[in-house]
Amino acid sequence: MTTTALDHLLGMPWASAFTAAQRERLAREVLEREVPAGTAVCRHGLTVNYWKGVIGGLVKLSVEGSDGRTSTLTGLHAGAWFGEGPVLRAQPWEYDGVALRPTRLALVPRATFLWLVRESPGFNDFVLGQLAERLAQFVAIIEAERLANAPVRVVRSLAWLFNPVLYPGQSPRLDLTQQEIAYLSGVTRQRVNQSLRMLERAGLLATGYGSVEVLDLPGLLAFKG
DNA sequence: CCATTAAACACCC
DNA sequence: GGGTGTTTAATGG
Repeated sequence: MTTTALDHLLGMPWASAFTAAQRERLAREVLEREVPAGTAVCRHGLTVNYWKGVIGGLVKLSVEGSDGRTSTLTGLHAGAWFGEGPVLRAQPWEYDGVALRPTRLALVPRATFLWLVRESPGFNDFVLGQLAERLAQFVAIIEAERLANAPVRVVRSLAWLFNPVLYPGQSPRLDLTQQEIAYLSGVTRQRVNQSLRMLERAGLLATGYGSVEVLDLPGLLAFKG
């Protein structure tokens, strides 16, 4: 018994206020997609047809420079939604998304998303909050990138996965390998390892086998190396 | 020089 | 087999 894309969407806190008519239209139009590890889920320059939610798995969003080097924007795990930016702006995708693991996605057609934004005040609030949070996130990422300090980069990419606004109800423990953290933070695995050990000594998080547990989120966000 | 990284390694779940 | 922790030699500022 697996969760369907519709169940996943309707299980979101912001979906509780949807009307019967809204639920009915979503039931007709929401799609589900499975993507193997290593596959693209969205590509720079392509038309945006769906607003997308991660049901399970892990997605990395990144941008690629002309020389082929990439800069990671953020990671998305279960409960994340993305694409509202390009959908609202009626623009192509402005970044690339790759599944780091086998991943299941919920797809909401562009027109349906825009309709919900107009029709549902609760959904509108959620989208505004999500946009504001991502703005803050990217400001912090730019800052971290300029600081160019590996432990800080690891901390930032980790801390955002536990952001309570983007991921309401997220448990403090997350199943993430150090290799995946390396991909997400743009830092090599050795440095991820060193950084995690340093942070563990500082009492900010605990590491487990293929998992990390955040003990002090404000402390992590304040971490300056 | 020093720091960082890729590659290879041996352990452990 | 994959995740983890360490060592090594190569690389680049």
